Amino acid sequence: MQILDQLDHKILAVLQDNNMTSQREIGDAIGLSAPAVQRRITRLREIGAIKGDISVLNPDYLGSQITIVVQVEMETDKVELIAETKRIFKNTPQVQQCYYVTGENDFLLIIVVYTMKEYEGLTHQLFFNNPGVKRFKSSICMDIVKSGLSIRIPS
Amino acid sequence: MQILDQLDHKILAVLQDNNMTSQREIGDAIGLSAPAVQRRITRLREIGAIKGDISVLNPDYLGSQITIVVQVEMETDKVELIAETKRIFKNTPQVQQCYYVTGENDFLLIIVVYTMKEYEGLTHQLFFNNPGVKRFKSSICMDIVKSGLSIRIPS
DNA sequence: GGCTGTTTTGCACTTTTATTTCATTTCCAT
DNA sequence: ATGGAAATGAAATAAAAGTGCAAAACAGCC
Repeated sequence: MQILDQLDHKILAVLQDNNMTSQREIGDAIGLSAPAVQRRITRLREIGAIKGDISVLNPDYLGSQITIVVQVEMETDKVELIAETKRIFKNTPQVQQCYYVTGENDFLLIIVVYTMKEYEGLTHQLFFNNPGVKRFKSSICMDIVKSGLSIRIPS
Repeated sequence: MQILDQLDHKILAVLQDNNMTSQREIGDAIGLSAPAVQRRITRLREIGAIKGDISVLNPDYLGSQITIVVQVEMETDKVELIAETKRIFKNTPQVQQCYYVTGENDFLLIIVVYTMKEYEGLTHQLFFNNPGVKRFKSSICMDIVKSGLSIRIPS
C-alpha cells in the first residue's frame, strides 16, 4: 500500500463528491495538467484507493422502500460462525450495509426492502435460519437524514 | 415525479454499480442506441432520479479511521428539537450517515473519525451540548462487512 | 380504421473529454 | 555537481458525450 501525497488527496476529495468532474477542471483546481491528473487517477484506481464509481440513486423513483435498521446479537463469538454469517449478510442484496461491532450487539445492518412481507421473508432467511443468531431487533427508519460514503479527507 | 419504465430501471441498475459504463455499452446491453441512452440519463439526472455521481474511496489509503455506530435517545419528541438536531447531524462531516428511527432510540449515526480524541470532541459538540439528547450509546466497528448505497431494482 | 400531434428513436455530425506519446523538468541519492 | 528514476506539460490521437434532424412508434380522437 503506497502513500498518497497532498495532490492525490485533493483529487480524491473532488471525486468522492463528484466523479464526473473533468480532468481539466480538477487540474485547474489543484495546479496540474489534465494528463497528470489522469495518470494519478488511473494509479489511484489500480492500487485500489478508488474502489469504484457509482451513481447515487433517489429511492423515491423506484417505488416506496422501507429502510430498516437491524441489530443482531449472536449466541457465541466463534470465528467460523461469524465468518459464515458475514458472508451471508454480504451476499444478500437487501442488506445495503453491514457493520460488525463491539458491545452487546454483534452486527448492525441497514436493510432496504419494498414490502414488510419481503422483510418477513428476509428475517427467516437471515436470522431464524441461522442458529448462531440469538436475537435481533428491528427499527423502522422514518427519515434518512443523511446518507453517503464520504469520509473527511485530511488536508 | 414521473414514472420510469423498464429501460430506465435497467440504466439505473447499471449506473448504480458503475457509472463509468459508456453509453454505447449500456445501449448494447439494453437494446438502445447510445444517444437514446444519453437522453434518458440526462433526463434521469434532471428529474433527480440520479442524485449524484461519486467515487467510492478505500478508507485504508487515508490513514486509519475509526468507524463508530451511535444510538441516540432524545428526551422528548418535539418537532422543532428533532428538526434542529437533524440539521446539526447532517452538517457534521464526520457523520457519514444518519437515520431517524422508531423504537427506544431516535437516531442511528454512522460516524467516521481519525482518533478517539476527535470522537470525544464530537460527542461534546453533538450530544453533551444538545440538551435534547437524553443518552447515547457508542459501538466501535471492528469490520465494515458491507458498505454501499445500492438498492435492489425491481425488474 | 385512419388521421394527427406528441414522443422517442437512430443516424450522422460536432464538440468535448480522455488517453497516449514524447521531450523536458524535477527530485533524490550518490 | 551528476546520473537515474519518476513525474510533468504540450501536442496529437482516440474515444466518448452531446446535438440536429428526419423517421418511426405511439396515443388519443374523429
